[in-house]
Amino acid sequence: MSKSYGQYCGLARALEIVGDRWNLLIVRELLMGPARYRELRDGLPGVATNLLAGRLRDLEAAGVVERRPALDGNAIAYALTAWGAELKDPIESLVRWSTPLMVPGPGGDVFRPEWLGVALPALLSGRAPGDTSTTVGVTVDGRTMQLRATPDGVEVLPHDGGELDGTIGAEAMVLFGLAAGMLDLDDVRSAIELDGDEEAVRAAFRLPARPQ
Amino acid sequence: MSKSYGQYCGLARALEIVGDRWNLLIVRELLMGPARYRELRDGLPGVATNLLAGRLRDLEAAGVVERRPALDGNAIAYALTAWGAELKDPIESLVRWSTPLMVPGPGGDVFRPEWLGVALPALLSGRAPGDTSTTVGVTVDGRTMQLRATPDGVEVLPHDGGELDGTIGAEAMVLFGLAAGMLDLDDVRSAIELDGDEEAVRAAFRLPARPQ
DNA sequence: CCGCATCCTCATGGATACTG
DNA sequence: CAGTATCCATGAGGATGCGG
Repeated sequence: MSKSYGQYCGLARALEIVGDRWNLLIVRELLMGPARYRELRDGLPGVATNLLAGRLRDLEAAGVVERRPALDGNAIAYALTAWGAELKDPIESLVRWSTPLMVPGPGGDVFRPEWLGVALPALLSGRAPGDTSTTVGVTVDGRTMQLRATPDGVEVLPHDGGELDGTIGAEAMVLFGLAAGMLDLDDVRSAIELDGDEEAVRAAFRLPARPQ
Repeated sequence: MSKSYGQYCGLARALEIVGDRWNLLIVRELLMGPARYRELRDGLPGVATNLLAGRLRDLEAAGVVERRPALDGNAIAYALTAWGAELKDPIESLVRWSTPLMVPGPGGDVFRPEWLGVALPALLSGRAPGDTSTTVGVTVDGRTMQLRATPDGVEVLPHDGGELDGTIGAEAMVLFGLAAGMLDLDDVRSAIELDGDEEAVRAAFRLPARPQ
């Protein structure tokens, strides 16, 4: 683990556990269910194997992750402890905060549809109370994933198996923002029409222009 | 800024902006109001001056922080943009998650009463809806800070000025947990009686024992 | 003083090879 | 498959300097 901040502050102590690089992304993967080492590697493109092993050890020592026998045979599966699963809240909160960063689209970044299982509930659970239930379909490479948000919660219907590497457009993310009640239709219409023009998107989301 | 994760995922993109060391702590400081460079240094014990300057530049370029003329003369003040201020949610969420880490007490860590202005609203806003308003007094080194939580929000009455460096005990944090409805009295009573015994605290918070 | 920039040392991250 | 070992690049931490 990296050096302590030396502050008696909840945020600082939380960051000493989950603030290191990759740590929250590991938790994101485990929020979708227990996983083997290899599955984690695949869900975390770019992570060095020694780093992943080290982080899993840190998180286990901190009480966030536990290793237990996998279903099949004597292999090992990693899973969140009860306390670790409570990181769902901070993670969803960060996802909600990040929507302006998603508008420009994926660019060269990889996209995994499973991540929608974390992102979409986060966006739709931010809706104002009293809204009726909503169903949203997300199409990726011709396949559709369905998601239903009711006052009781959000249900994600997993895609129909198989490997699925695709891209999702900025318009889709704007749509999610609208569905979540985070954006106003009038504010955002010009951004959609201009299809990714950074100025318009920035204005719609009331983001200041980036200098340089 | 550190290397991109290269993932089209809200969490990953958020962490590319606020995931670097010190960044969320800088935002924490600015959540209490605009601040000068020197004030930030003082509120972030241990930060290297070149790092702080670099992080402020990163956060400004990302649209989280803006620099503007200070009230007096031609000095510079740092403040959160509207978007940056929305990090209050993720931060409060992390503070709520961190309560088990606060129970063992400050140890050798520094404590600044101003941080309570972020931590206490976070803990008390986690209360179940329908609770009536609550008033909590926090005594630090003989001085008392008052805080009132109503259904409309949480109001913090600042301490009466002057430099104030003190410590706050584990019992106080447990009390906050009770007031926030996050802990059950019966579960936690033994932890208080044993006054910091790690086993009991761990049991009360249902934390797994840390190996090694 | 305040607001940084430079320089240096050492810890951490990243990529690849290797092993039980 | 599930990691460990190794090596290099990068970033953090600390002291100091410098212009306004």
